[in-house]
Amino acid sequence: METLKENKNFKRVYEYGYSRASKYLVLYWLENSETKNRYGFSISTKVGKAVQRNKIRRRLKEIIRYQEKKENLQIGFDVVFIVRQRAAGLEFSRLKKNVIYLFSKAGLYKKKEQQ
RNA sequence: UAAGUUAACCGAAGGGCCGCAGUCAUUACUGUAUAUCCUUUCUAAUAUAUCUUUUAUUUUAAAAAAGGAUUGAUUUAAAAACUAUUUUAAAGGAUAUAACUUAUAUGACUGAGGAAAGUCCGAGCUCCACAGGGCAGGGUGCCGGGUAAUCCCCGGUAGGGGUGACCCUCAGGAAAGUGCCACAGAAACCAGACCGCUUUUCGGCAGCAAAAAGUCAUUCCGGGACCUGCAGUUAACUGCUUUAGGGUCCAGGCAGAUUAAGCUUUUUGGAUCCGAGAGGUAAGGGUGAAAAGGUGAGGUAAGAGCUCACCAGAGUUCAGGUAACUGAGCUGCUGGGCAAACCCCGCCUGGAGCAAGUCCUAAUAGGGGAACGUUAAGGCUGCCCGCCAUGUUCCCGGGUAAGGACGCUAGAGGUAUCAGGCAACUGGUACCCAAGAUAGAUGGCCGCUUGAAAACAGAACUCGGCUUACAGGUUAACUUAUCCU
Repeated sequence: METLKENKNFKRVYEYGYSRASKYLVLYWLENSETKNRYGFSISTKVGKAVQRNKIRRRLKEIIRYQEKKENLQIGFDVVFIVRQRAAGLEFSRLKKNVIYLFSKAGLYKKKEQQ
């Protein structure tokens, strides 16, 4: 999985991309010119200390890895997740539901007819 | 058994399926190198002919020969071309080889903490030209030891707390100097006199004392009302008693006694009293965090270490201890706190930090104008000295800040054991190597199994400490209390 690293990439997504939000997460996405999806995670210190934030980031990565493998996400997007303060201490299953909800809301899954 | 004290340690383990990072191994493909062969181009050299066969280029110059033969035909020199062979270099292709290179493939191994945290001390390492001197500044502070070093650790001393095991301490100097001590209180530092106590001087006579004179019935007398037993010092006991004794109140009388007391007046006095002044005093009162050693006795006008005894403190001598300090004797009578106020004394101390810094590759720039100027500005923490290297500053214009490697994890390392030391710690021997990323790797699921899986918390150059956070648990030694033997 490729991640967004530079600040300018994040800024580009925020400025020109689309967004959807849930109670715990905010999703931004924007088409890129590559054949892969790239993901960025933004978790502020309000959410928790280093261990907490690290754990949320790892869980999100795991969820996305699974979704890419099983559910056929559309390809060619830069996707940024912003974690809200409420998400501190959230269980894995609820986090997963949130991500799926946001992906479907954003229309990032391939349609069945196309498959 | 209960309640504690101290020290050390653990911080889940295991299984299955996916996933991440690093290292190593193996290869595929790719690349590279070498060898051989082929093709093309290029360079150079030789030959272009007498021999077996076939063929017999062009130009120029010179010389010779011949009229024979043949379609054609002499020799020499120079130049050119063609062809052939060999050779040089380059490009392409094919094949083969390889301790070569390489993953996104496959496999194996390894992969956060006791605090990784706070960044509070101390070091290593790197750069600042050298890392220099003085002053300033900063740090530190009982004594001895440990260590690379420390504000750390160990042992001891002193003071304080606890029945005790044990714990706590920011623990140099207040007779070097300066300063501060609010409020309260008379007085807060050369101590002090508010009350009190006391000596003395002056005045006074309301009171006091003495004397004299006068006067009076609230004194005496009985009566009434109400309350109560009373007397013999208490008790025992005895006596008396309701017509008594005592007390309170009321109205009346003036017969006696005026001695005494009272009252009035007068005089005198200063031991007493009142007022004022001048001293003495630090015992007592009260204030305060703190009041000039404490208690008792003597002493004194009253007091006071004024004197004595004991206690506390100070100085000094001796003894013990490396030392902090401890113990004993003697002298003399003794005045606080704050140094986390300035300060003094001893010791230590250059700055910045791995985004330190070094190397490689690629790219770009090193242009113009103005002002000042050989002592000015800059660097070496501040100032002075000393040193270094150099024009400096401003404006305009242009460019870059990209990637990779090292630093980077083998170290004041760990584990075991032996020796020295009370201990911290040191030394020897043997064995082991255990994250190293660069937007940053440890995750998810199986509501798996173990009684529950839950705390605080995520490496970023590396160590030694300290501090703070922390669910639950383990071990050892010791203390106190109760019970049993």
